Amino acid sequence: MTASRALRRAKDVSPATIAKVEAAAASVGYVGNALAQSLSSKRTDLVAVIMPSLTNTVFPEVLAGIAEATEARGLQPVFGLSEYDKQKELKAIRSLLAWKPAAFLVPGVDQLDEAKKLLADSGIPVVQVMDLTDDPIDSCVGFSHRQAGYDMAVALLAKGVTRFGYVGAALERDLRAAKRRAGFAQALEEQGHRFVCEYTVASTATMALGGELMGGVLDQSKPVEAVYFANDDMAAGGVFECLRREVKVPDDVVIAGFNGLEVTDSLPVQIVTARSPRYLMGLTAGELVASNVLDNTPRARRIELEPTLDFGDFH
Amino acid sequence: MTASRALRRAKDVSPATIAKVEAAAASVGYVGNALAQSLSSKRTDLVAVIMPSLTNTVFPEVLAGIAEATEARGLQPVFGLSEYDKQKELKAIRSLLAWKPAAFLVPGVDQLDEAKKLLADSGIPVVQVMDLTDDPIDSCVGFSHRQAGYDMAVALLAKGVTRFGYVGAALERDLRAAKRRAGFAQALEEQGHRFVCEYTVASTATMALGGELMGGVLDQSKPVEAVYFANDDMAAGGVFECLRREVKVPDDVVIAGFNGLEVTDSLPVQIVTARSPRYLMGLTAGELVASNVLDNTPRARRIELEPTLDFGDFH
DNA sequence: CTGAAAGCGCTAACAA
DNA sequence: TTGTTAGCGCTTTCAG
Repeated sequence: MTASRALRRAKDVSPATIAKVEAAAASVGYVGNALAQSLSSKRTDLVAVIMPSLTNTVFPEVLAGIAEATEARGLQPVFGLSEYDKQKELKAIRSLLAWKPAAFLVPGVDQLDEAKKLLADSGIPVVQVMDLTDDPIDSCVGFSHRQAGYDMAVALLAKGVTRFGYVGAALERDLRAAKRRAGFAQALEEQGHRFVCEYTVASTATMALGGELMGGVLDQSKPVEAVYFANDDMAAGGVFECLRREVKVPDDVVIAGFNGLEVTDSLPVQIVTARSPRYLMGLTAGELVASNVLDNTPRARRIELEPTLDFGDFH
Repeated sequence: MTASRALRRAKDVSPATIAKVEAAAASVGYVGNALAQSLSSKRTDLVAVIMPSLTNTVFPEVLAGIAEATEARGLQPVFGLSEYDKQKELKAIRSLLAWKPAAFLVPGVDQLDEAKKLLADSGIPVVQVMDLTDDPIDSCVGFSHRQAGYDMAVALLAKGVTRFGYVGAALERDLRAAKRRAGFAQALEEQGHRFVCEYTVASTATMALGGELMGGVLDQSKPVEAVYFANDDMAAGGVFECLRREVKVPDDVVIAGFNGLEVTDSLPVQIVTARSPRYLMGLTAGELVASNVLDNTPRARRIELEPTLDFGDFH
């Protein structure tokens, strides 16, 4: 018992005893057992995190923020992948819940009802990250994707652009990209316009695919002044396609994306984009649960961050 | 006791009982306690994984492979970040070990001696991923970075290129990039050559930095036929810088990188690169520990994968 | 096929 | 300041 207290640096242990215990522990190569510690104390330092994927750079960036914030507070992230599949997400939630995490972070706000119930009933802080809703399970940290799309359209319309093409991929799975598209389309409609053409496919959004679909936009007959891409990866592919065809960006066609990725900044031409605060979202969500768990802070319902519009070379 | 067996679908339980137990569990919303299960059974399904960073796309890709392979076998990844810092790595190893994982995956082969001892003494399968050594803690899965650099130089020399520049960043921390550089330099030396100029800085390797340093190479007076970059991110930045200055790639200068990233493929000009099998490395390492743990397979000492050289537009 | 006993390694609560 | 007792929620082992 004294050893247990000494190793946890509890008070009421004499310095001499602490030293003796630590020396003994070191000499034996003692490694505590977190399973027993948690079972006995009925507390864990685990934070469960689910991400849709790791191949899209956006998610690792959010995860990095989460890991940074939680590890700084001595919490341990455990994670699972949903692969954009709500059933897999449910399974992952169920199996992570068995580890009795101190908090749970999930991507977006569109979980299955069963998953929401599971999380709500768990009694631990739950943060829905990367999107917003008025009716979170517990808390949400992010920004409105619908609004982001809407704002982009309004900004471009204000510059006099009216003939838009749209390029996207896997919108059935990437609900947030679909919301941006919907917001964009709504703004167009409100001002009496609509997409001149849309090129979307079911396969995964990649740069190569962005280039390919941009080719489609350029090949079809209706003139287009700007193309709104599902994200910057695809938009970068679109830029490369323009470079190949010697189509001038943004003079011949304006390329607009979303995220503000590193590629975007290094491109020979700066596209229009909305920079999403990915790392910051992760950091904020991580700190939120850390303070919920460690400081017993009240759970914020809704923390709204904002993407920042960047017109790049388009003036 | 019967309920416990029924939920684990152990044999020697009547179907009727199983059904009854499952119905009861569902109606109560029962969620097992993995802490107690593991403590009691002295087995966990946890796989500890350490990564240097998540902001460099390479690591999430490896992690995705690991997660894919382990989750497919019912194992649960728990992860920590080392931020390229060997001390932080040691701390992460120590705290993850307390969870009594069934296996441990660490990046590279250059852990601190103390960390190696900790892992070796743990008795669980340990896989060093992304690099090779003749003397692994237990097993290693990856390829030789030194060899990769060497091979790249030999291939380029064989094409008659002799005047090389080098661009890199953070080589004190990114040991694998440093090994590639060393292998490259060795091949040069063996054929009586050396880098005409080297531009390296301590800050993090990014596209923007690659462009900046490429500017340095182009601005200095000694002619250079090819530039070897620490990785494709920096190389892409180099390409963009050339585009900006209207320096023709590969006619005026050959750009060589490492990794075979997605950007690389979408660039308007295909650079020379060596494609590293990142996802495959993760998958292989994950499957290795899964079979070690679940099937009691003997631990492979060394699994060598190979990067594939791609000359892109350079013929 | 089902159940009773013991214990995994630790900590909370209380006693000395 | 240190030690004793009980028990966290489960599984292993053995008995019925």
